[in-house]
Amino acid sequence: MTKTINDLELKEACIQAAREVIAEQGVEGLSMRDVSRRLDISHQAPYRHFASRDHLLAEIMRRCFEDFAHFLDQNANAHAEDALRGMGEAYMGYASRMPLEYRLMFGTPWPEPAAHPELIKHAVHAFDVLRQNLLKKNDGKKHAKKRAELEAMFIWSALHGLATIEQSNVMQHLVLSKGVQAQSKDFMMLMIQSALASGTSDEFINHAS
Amino acid sequence: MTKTINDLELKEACIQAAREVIAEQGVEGLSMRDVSRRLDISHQAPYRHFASRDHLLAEIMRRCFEDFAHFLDQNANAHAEDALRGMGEAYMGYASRMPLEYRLMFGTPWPEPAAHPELIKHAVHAFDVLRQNLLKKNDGKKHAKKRAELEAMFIWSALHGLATIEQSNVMQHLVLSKGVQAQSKDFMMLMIQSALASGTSDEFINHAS
DNA sequence: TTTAATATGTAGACACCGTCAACAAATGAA
DNA sequence: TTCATTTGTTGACGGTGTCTACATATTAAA
Repeated sequence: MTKTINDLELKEACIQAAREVIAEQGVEGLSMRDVSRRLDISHQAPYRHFASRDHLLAEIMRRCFEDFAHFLDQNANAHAEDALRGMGEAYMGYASRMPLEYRLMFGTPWPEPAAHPELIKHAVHAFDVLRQNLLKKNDGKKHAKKRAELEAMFIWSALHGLATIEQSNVMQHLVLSKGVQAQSKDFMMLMIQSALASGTSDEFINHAS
Repeated sequence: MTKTINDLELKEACIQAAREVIAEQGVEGLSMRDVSRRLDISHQAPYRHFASRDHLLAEIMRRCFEDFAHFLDQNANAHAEDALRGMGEAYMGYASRMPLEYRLMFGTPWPEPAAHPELIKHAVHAFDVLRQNLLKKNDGKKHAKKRAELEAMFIWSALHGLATIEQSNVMQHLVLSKGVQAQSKDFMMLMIQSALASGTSDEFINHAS
């Protein structure tokens, strides 16, 4: 029994050490040997628990997506009166408070999807939180499913785009007017809401089908 | 004189070879030694023209931004009747036709900005094409500059977000309704236009100042 | 034109990296 | 107790970026 416990301990320790490395040096700086060194084990020990560096990375990404989806779920339900707004705030909040995790999930070239089905599953779940919310909002309307998905893609694109741009520090170099950087999130949220409230979705759906 | 020409030739050859590597194996696969091997020169020769791998990468990125800004300029002016729509199409078109270049510009961790001012300059210029266009559109209105910048950030976020998502191949795993993937770009463009046409910008600007 | 300096390319070394293979020790089942 | 499986160690191989030392070629000065 102690065996199993130790297994888990070392495996967990590897993951934790790897996350520390990522936090300190970014994903690119993550090396198996560095992980081993931190845990004072041989450079091959982690390979007993992870087939390759990619597998270790995939496991960490999987957990990030798990946390992320859970976080979105909670916050969407918390602001029940305006779930969508709540989710938008939650999304951007997560991205800015956990920049390394966000970058890991969405800014890192994914490992071979086929080899890491669990990663995909959790990533899709994060999107589904948004999709389900919009589906509920469009309940009863014609082509509600397709409509919800188009709207979800739009919202996700805008949120994800701004989140990535903010993290890349490009805005610093843009010499924007005072307040633009701070207000761009709120402004974008309003623009999204006004686009959703307009009849554009109806028109598009009717025209497309 | 032949010396200078040869210099340029080797420097250019390095850049071209590096772009080939990137095209074949992605940015991560770029190695100085690979470049040298392709040109049949010693593994140290490129270092006479680029201080480091990062400097070579920065030069390539700089050129991509240069091309990109030029491309946006042209296409925005081509569709003079609706410059914004033209730019949106151009932006997404570039991203989907030149995925590696796009990923290089916006998906690669930038090298130390201070060490590569030229990179920043050209990156900012790409944003300015959008900013200037919106400034023209808002000519005469109150707080036209700030307004244009907020709108530019919103549009850029949405375009950039969708472009990145499309390139990441995540959508494949989302199991979307038929047509959603193909139509999400057009749908987004309409949503943006409707958001711009609504009075949201005015309200926000008046309220914020 | 000869000479000195500078620019450019080469060769070797170093410290990293991921990971394969061979081995040792520990654990569990028979 | 024996034997197989799991887990960890050690060493090696080929790859990387880049520092140093050296050789050569080109240019400028004398």
